[in-house]
Amino acid sequence: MQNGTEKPRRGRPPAYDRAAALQAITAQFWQHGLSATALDDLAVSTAMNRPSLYAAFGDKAGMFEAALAAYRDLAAARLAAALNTSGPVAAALEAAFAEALDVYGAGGNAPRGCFAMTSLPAEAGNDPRWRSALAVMIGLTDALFATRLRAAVAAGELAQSLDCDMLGTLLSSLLHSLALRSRAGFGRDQLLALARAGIASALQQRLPGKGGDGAGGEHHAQPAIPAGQGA
Amino acid sequence: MQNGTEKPRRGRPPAYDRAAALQAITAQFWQHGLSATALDDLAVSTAMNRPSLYAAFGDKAGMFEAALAAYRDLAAARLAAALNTSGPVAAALEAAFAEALDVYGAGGNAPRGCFAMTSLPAEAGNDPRWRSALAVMIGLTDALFATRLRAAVAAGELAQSLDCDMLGTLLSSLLHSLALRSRAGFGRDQLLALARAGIASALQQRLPGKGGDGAGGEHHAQPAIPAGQGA
DNA sequence: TTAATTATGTACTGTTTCGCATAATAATAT
DNA sequence: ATATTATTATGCGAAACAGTACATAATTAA
Repeated sequence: MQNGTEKPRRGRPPAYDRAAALQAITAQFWQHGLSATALDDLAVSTAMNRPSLYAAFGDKAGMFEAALAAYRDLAAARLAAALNTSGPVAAALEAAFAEALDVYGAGGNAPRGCFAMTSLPAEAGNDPRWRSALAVMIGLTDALFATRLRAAVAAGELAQSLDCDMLGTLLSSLLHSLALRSRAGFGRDQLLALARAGIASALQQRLPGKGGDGAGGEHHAQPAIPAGQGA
Repeated sequence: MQNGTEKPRRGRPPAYDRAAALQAITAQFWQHGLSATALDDLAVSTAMNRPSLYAAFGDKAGMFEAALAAYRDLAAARLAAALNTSGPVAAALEAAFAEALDVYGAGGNAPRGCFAMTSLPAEAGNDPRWRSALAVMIGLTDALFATRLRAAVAAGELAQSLDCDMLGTLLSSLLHSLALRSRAGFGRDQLLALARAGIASALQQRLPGKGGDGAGGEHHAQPAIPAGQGA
């Protein structure tokens, strides 16, 4: 089960699957953050014992870093894939946001948000390493959006005068807030609507208005705070 | 020195100033987060001993909550004040973002970001109380921006068909990303340029683009990852 | 002065934390 | 078989942790 292509190594074979272990580790850090996750949590959730964990990933920070790197690569790949679907830019952008919201909203009663944006900011003050990781993560999404916009400009879909870097950063910024809002418990529908509004705004399209209903003084776009039981 | 208007209470007077202590507590939680802040850190930074801390704020969670409440109220007041400066909406919005960036960027070599957006997301998975606090914080800024936009619509500055709630949420979202970017070490100039672009986009104005409009000042929008020593 | 009340200073308790040492186990190589 | 190599199991140990007793100090009330 572990890896069919490898020829058997010398000693006792590992009982764990590294990818699966990393997923379990990621889930723990995602939920509790780096500082609030105990090694016992990791040992239990991976069904590994401590020495195996240390042999596989180094120390606690190493486990976190491995989890973060895997998440970063996967998230970037999924985002890029969604952005590169054929069709108009606006649709591609919407697909990208929808894809992200799928990730952020998983976990049901305990919404996850974005692993990086959830866990890194708090730790950025404890270790410059994590601050740097946060910066890299942000720059990554900025670049992905900008690249897609440049493609749209090249395809003649958008005006050539467009500042793709700035607009990409703007869209990426929206993604950050969607991550935080997911973590806070905001509903997917509401967030997708926000994403659409952001896309429209960035592409200088007219906002779709108030959902077709009476245009008068009434407003149902309440700033609606999600479920959370009050203080 | 403590409070001139109070008539002296019964026992030994406190040696600490509650507001000053709360500021020191806030600084600690802001830098390290809730879980990574030890009670010793709080005792040292406030120059209080543990029993006094517990008498004043309850337990560690109580200290965090008190710090958060004070920050929330102060931040909301400052944001509202900046938004309500006389003048065109765009200027008021820019003033609000600039004000926020002042707060986020303080701390020099160890940029702070937004206390709430930095500390709450990680803890939101540990206690529904903090998740709810995060939602409240987000809803608060959403509402502040929306209110200002509605005032602009009422003043005839903006089209009546505008969805102020949605646009307010959009601008608030930009603020969230600015907070994260500050925490990651992005420079103030870059972030202010991003804020201007977001305002222009939200208000359906043409982005200053790569050459022309003298109104906003020119800038090159590099996606530029900040200083951080690479991984 | 004497009692009552409130805050402070020190030290403690029991738990939790991380990382590692030691020994047992399971595979390959000779 | 026997040795070698790598992983797993158990548990240790020193440090850090949150929260609290207990005695001391400073102030008001009587």
